[in-house]
Amino acid sequence: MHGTTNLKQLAQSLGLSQTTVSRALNGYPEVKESTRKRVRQAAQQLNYSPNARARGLATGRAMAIGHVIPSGNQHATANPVFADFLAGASGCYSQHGYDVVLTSIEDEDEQRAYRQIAASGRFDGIIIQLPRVKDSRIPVLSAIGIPFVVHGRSSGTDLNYNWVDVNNKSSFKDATNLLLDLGHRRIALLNGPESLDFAVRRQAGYVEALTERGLMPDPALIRNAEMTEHFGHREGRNFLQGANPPTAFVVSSKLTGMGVRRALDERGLRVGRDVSIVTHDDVISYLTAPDAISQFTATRSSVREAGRLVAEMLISILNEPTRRPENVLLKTELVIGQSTGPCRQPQGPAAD
Amino acid sequence: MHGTTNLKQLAQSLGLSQTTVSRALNGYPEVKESTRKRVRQAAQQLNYSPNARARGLATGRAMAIGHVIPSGNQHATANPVFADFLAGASGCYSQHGYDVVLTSIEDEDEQRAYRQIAASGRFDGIIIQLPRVKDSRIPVLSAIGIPFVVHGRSSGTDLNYNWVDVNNKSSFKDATNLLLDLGHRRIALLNGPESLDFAVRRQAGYVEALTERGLMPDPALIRNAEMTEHFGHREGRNFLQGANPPTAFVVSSKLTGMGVRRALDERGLRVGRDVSIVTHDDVISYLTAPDAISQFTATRSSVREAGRLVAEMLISILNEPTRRPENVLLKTELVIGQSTGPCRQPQGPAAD
DNA sequence: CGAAAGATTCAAAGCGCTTTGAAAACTTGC
DNA sequence: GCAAGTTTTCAAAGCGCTTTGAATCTTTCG
Repeated sequence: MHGTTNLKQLAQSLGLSQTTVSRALNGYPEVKESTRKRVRQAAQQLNYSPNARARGLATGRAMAIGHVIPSGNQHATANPVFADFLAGASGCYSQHGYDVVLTSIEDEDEQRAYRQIAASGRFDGIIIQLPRVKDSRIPVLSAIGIPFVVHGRSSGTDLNYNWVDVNNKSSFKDATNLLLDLGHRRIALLNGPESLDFAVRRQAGYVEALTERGLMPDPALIRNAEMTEHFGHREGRNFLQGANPPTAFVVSSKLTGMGVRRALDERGLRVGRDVSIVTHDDVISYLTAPDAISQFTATRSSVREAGRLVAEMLISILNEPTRRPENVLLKTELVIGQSTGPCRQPQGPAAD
Repeated sequence: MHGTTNLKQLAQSLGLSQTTVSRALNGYPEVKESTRKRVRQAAQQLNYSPNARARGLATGRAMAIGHVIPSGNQHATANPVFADFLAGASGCYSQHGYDVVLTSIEDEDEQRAYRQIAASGRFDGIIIQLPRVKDSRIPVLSAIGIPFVVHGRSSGTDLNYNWVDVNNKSSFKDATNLLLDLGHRRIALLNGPESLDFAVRRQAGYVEALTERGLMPDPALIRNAEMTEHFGHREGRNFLQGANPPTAFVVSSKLTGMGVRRALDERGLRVGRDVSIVTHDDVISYLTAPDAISQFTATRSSVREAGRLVAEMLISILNEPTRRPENVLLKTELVIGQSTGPCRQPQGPAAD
């Protein structure tokens, strides 16, 4: 039924032992060149290709990387940022012959679930995304001893682990400072879910910029939620309808920024003139155009690139398990686009 | 080093045979209930969990589904539509204990690559996305005999295969008719890459609506490209800057529709009043709000739901390999939103 | 030419699990 | 009390590959 040839059959048909055939195909030196050629040819002819499971069992390597999604966070898969990250990572994986496995785990007994994953031997290493503050996964995985790399960092752990992150705090400080320099004083922050570490760092940067100028951050100007377009639209509208609306927004994702823009459009306000927006731009391929002048003023850092780096880091760990944990901090670039301009509103009494 | 307990050790520690322990854990009836309990407890205690590779080798099932991405189409991974589709599918997979494996293949020798995948035994079945017209993968996979389900259809094949698709043609016909009913005559079509089957069908629907009213479709009004925001913005601008611009757009993706909207905003045109837009809406979770009135008039169909259906179909095939190929045609819903309105431009001389 | 060295090849064990066919341990029924 | 039947357990084979340690075949050289 299955036209699948296995090693035994291939060896038999060649009149050689499995050992020799296996070695011939895997490039071992102790096999005569002429034999190797003959074996290769026969393999081609008989459409032989090795069974990955059996090989994995024998070698102890799965040639697969796990991207583990906590089941409570299933929707994260749908995040376009996730998609771009994955695109970056999988390019690197496939170059090295690794597959990417998406698997979701029940978060009831996280520790147990991760142990299970490790024992199952399905993955050689795993990637952790969207770390929370004091993320429990980091100590758990460290204890288990399975190689892992975190996209982002987790504050409040003094463990030394592998991560690739962006300078969230300083880039949001820069963004806020830019707006302050333009004369804005009431600046709203539309941020990701507050349990996530990056959101905490971003808020810290925003707060620091304000306080350094002697301004009290107003909690009423801060919103946290999943960074959808809807979130930007809804909160943008809420803010603009309210009394004493902000004159500028710092926004954690481009999609959310687009929502804010839509809310402005609906009220006939012009972005960059009436209200300013600075957004974080992950350079999502379906979202960020290669335009000369960018639509949004933004702190820019390619999440696809981050994916590539994470993947590379993991693979080099797999190849050299004794190396010490490595950290990469990517710097965002502050790109001036069309969404920022000087504050035109009269300054509130609280300012300066 | 690895705290990994295996079956042998577990059996030994219990003073039982591997057979019994294996059966106890896998719920076979021929094991005494008291024994089963004892085994379960010990397994828990020793943190035993079976090695997936070994089990796969023994059972012949990988408990994994492959989503194969042709390397020439790597960027498809980054498509938010892909992400949502995957989110829908993986929910179903994880319920049934399957993993999702993303793997990319060189498209030089497609046939060979797919045979290899089949032989490798890494997947129990695979999912095909973004089929082209007369897509070669369909006959190849049919010949190999590995279970697969296509998201979409491929025109020009009379093979009978499993697919889940949306009624692209009729829904784009409806969309176009809606605009025609509103008095629009110059209607642009911003469509996906023309090699893709769904784009062909959508164009067919658009053309059919026009010709049924005696209108000649104008090739100059049709554009094909990757459905990014940028594409919508660029072409929207180009059209509006040109002579005799269209008064309405039919657009293949919401993101592209948002690009068109931006182009209109820049020219001070109001969507729905000055220019109408009907878009296809895949109900991407990060993009489509649960608003009462939708931003765009759209042909709506949840791609996440499609993902779920594809996954379910594949799994039921795996459980019952002899069943005949199944087809599911999802119907889009035409949702009237804020982006359409009567044509206000003077009718061109060619009209009516 | 024959021993030593080097180049090739091989048989068999092992990776950790499932599953077959047989054995052991209990129950019945007469 | 024992044959027949039922329940429970087991030893061993096998999934398809890699890898170890030994065997065979060639070559080299005194």
